Amino acid sequence: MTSLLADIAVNAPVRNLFSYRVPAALAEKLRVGARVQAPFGRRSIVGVAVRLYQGDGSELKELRDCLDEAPLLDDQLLRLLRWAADYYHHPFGQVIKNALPGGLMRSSGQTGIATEYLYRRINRDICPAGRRQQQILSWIEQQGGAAAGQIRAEFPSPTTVLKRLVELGCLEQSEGERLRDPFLLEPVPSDKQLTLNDAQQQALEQMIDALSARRFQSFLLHGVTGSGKTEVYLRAVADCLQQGRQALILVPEISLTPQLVSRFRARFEPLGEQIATLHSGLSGGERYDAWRAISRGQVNIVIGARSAIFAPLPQLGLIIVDEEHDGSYKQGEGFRYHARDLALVRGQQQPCAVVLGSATPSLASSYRCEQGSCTLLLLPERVHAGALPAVELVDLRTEALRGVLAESLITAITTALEQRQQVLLLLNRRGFAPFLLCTDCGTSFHCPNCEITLTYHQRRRRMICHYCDYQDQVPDICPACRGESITPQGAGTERLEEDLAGLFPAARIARMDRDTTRTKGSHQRIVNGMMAEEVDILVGTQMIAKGHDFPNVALVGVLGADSLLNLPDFRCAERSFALLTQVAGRAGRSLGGGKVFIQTYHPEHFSLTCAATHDVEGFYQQELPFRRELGYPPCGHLVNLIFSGNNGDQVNNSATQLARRLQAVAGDVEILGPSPCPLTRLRGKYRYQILLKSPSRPPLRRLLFAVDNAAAELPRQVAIHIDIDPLDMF
DNA sequence: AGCACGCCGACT
DNA sequence: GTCGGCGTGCTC
Repeated sequence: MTSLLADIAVNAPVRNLFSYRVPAALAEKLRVGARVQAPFGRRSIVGVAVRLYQGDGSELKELRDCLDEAPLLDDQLLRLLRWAADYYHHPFGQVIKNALPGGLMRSSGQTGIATEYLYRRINRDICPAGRRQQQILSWIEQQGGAAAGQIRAEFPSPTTVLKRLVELGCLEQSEGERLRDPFLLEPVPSDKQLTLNDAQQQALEQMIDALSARRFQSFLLHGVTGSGKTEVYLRAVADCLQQGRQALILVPEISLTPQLVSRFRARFEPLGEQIATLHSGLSGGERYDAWRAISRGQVNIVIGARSAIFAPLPQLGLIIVDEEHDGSYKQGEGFRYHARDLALVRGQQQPCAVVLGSATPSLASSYRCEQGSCTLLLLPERVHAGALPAVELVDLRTEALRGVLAESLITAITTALEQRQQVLLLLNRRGFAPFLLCTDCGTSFHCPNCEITLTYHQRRRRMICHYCDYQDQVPDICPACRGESITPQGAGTERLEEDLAGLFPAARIARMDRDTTRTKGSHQRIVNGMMAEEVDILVGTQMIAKGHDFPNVALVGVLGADSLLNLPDFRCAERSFALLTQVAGRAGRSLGGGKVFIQTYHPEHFSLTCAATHDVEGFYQQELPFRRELGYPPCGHLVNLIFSGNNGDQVNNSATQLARRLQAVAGDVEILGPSPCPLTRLRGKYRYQILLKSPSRPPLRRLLFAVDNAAAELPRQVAIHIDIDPLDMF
């Protein structure tokens, strides 16, 4: 006896598919790519149908329901997800869950309408005692009521305080649909059509060639900052749309690159094109709306962050990955995929053109060009002919520091301010000071969950862990020696801001880091302040190096460049070089002749000297032999196995045992470790890692199945995470 | 992941 | 004697 059967990728961390009988009532409706509700053990879970076929299903259970009239995932997308599940060795159902807008794989089966609590001030005569309660309450009152999400954006973890305020009777709590506030209500910016220079024109022609042939081809668009990459993107997208096909643009983080979104809106909205954005700032409902609009074919341009690589565009013709070197394209937890790498795969499968753009291409992409699998397109000049800035490496071994600033940098800032030019200072460490120390007895303060010191935040009068967000009051007297000499050590952006205020009392100083850009629109406010020249000095973390273009910045200073070089990671030179080159490119964009000062104890290090001379090619030539010699990417391939658990010895023993088992079947694969992770203890868990290294991928892949087998015999309290092509080893 | 089953310590 | 700890196994 034969009946209709379905293979289901279920939302559970299991590697295999599960087969079910399709009841007659669903046979008409059910399609591959649709979600289903299925009995699973004693419970009922959501899954996606990935195969329908005839067979004998007498021993199988029946599907309970089909949740979608039209499939959520088309065949093309399922194929990509299948490939990704395979490559990243991650359960198919979990991969699908990552691709779909949030909530769609939850067992409750509800679709995208998300609700949250809304709060409103009532009973004005009741006044709470706590300072934090008062703060939050008066803020809510000022806003005329607020949603939980908005409050959370303003104050860290306010849930308990809110609960207390409701209990006291001065806040009213209600539940409502989460506010949808798409940026599409904002006015369309005006477009400026720019003429292309020769290099831009040539790059565009090669892209158009691939577009019209409708073949897969990947390009690395390597253009210095200000060389007009965006205009090339715009033209290529226009060509793609003209063919009746669609374009997908990936950016590291949308909230940091509103200028790119504006340019696209300015160019294409007047032509009647709808643009959708996909990013983490979207509420569940907004994301669901966008997703459905895209899959119905109503949207021809999608701009989004990492997960937008899974946007369900049915007629995809072009994928652009802007700032392709950016590490945020790699997801660091759970399903650890790399969106740029998947873009290349999706392009190949489609087939369609893929453009990777950067001023500082990743070694991986440069290497692909060298190997001939990617076409290099060079934009060597700045569009407005502004010369690249002169970079000076300030040797801290010979030059004195005043606070955190070298004398020569202070002089340069003074000059810039006198000439009414703006200054940008990069210090890649937020807070006031990286740790507090009792200078009487040497006690310092550590996070109870992580192996790291607590960062002192003066503004908030707290010590905070930058990894798990643990917070504590700063003690007045040392808990060990009862002394009163607890002093901040080292400097973060907060302290730099304060020092500058002392050195340049007349200057208007702003700070941009995670602490000052917590709330919606605050990042944009700081950017606007810079644009309007209401700010003389902008202090910030690497955030200031990304995306925006400040035309009146004449001087850039980099402090603490060495901390980037000293990370325990083979890619730290590449990352330093990219960051320094990016931030250096911020100087003198319209004026020409900007200056950059980089303070360092290693002025001879090639990632600094190459950044100083804007020598991307030179950096590549020096870094590659080192990677080749050690078999590191892009010359070899890595897999990181991360073991974690509450009991350090148990984690260590498990890792050791597994390493021994792997050793027996390693073949060509080098097995390094186990060793403690650079952050041995993180969020209360002890962590060890085993690094697998191999000149080719197939033996690595084979070894993963041995990992599965061996892992089944480890204690359950030890979790194993597999990171394919790890970007950083934290 | 859940949710069962199963086997050992402290309670009415 | 049982209530409940969490270690182990399975889900079509």
